Amino acid sequence: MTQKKDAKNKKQQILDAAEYEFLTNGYEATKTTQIAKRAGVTHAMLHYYYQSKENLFNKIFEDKIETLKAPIDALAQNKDIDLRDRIREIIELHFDFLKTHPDLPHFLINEMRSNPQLIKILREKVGDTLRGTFATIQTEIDEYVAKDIMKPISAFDLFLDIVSLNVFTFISLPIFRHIAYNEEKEQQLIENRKKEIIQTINYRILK
Amino acid sequence: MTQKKDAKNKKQQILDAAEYEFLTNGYEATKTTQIAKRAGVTHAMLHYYYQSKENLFNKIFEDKIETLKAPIDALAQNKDIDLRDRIREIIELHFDFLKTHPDLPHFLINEMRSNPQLIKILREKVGDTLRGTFATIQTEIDEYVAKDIMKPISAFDLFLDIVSLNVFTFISLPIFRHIAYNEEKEQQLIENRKKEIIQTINYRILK
DNA sequence: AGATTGTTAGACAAATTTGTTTAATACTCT
DNA sequence: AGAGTATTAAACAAATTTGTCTAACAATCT
Repeated sequence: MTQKKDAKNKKQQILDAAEYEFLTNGYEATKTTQIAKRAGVTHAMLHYYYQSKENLFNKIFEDKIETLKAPIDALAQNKDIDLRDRIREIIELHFDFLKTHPDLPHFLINEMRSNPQLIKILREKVGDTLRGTFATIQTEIDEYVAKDIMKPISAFDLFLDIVSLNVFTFISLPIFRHIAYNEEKEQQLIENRKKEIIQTINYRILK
Repeated sequence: MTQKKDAKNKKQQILDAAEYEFLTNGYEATKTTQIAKRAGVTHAMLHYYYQSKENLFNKIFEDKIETLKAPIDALAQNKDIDLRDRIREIIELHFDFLKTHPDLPHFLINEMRSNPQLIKILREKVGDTLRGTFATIQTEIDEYVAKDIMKPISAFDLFLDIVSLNVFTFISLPIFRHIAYNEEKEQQLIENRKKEIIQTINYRILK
């Protein structure tokens, strides 16, 4: 039952290779032969462990949904910090999360677009948490607005503003990458965007 | 040489079908047989007119780049209106453009990601215009900033803020669509986003 | 040592996909 | 009427892709 030999067992290697291929190329453009090649195993092994391409993809997709849950759960936990500081923290957390997972948004959006069934899966996994968080934050916002220290905004709009600005930074990066001439400059460009996004949201909500 | 029969000649029908299929499913997931089926012609006709799938795709891609040039050129023409009003106009123009072409951003981003050669083509077609426009607008911004009627911002950041917010509205629409229960509510949701985006940018730049 | 599991290499089948070709027919123009 | 173009239907080839299967060997466990 247990794996033998080297720590990095073949089953995991296949999963890692599949993750790379699916996230880089999407479902359709990914070939199982290429996954096997990247994993350094024979093509037969892939089917031995994961039966089908679709099954292997679903494993990756579900794993990526789990990955996405982390920042959403972080959003949900109501820390005892001034809302305005917390929003700034959330932006930074989400932005840094994307820095670690730059291909994730495009992967999810792309696959959900070509297979709407996957949208349902996402909603089942994070829908409730998200709705609850929106409700909580909306209450907080309204309190701050009543105290005249915040501009009115719906939690949904605020969420979408932040996600739009953060996600699009990384979705559009392949297109704007050439503006930065080396890795260091690119990191600088990314950090500049982060500051700009925080500033934009702050101007949007602070009075 | 000329086409005969009905106005909607087969050659054009194939192009239309290809546009639909490529924009909806992307290059890899699109099958030439499906294009032929949608166009209502035999599979042989597709190759008769367009030789190969790749050739047909390139036609569509270049056509979509041309489509994208419209709002970029609109951005370039320096109308004699107060910058602050012009920015608002640009946001609305771009947003409404996306309403008419909701699949365009995802299509371009997706295909450029899987084929970086296409990024070069985009840059060749719109790079110069965009750089020039950025320079012009930056000068204007700086004047307004000097007069203390605008907050400082780089033209590039402003551009990216607007594009991020506008584009992500439509990229994420398939995921958030269920929030609206019918077509009317969906249009309402979209119009609300438009207002929110204008507001956000205004707070970001106006003093 | 024997049983079980992991692994390879390779052959193979079935389906799909792209692209070509041919023969026949219809339409359009001069 | 005849030439040329548009179009269909269908057969076909070649390549790719997914998936199965088998025979052999290696590693591990009991």
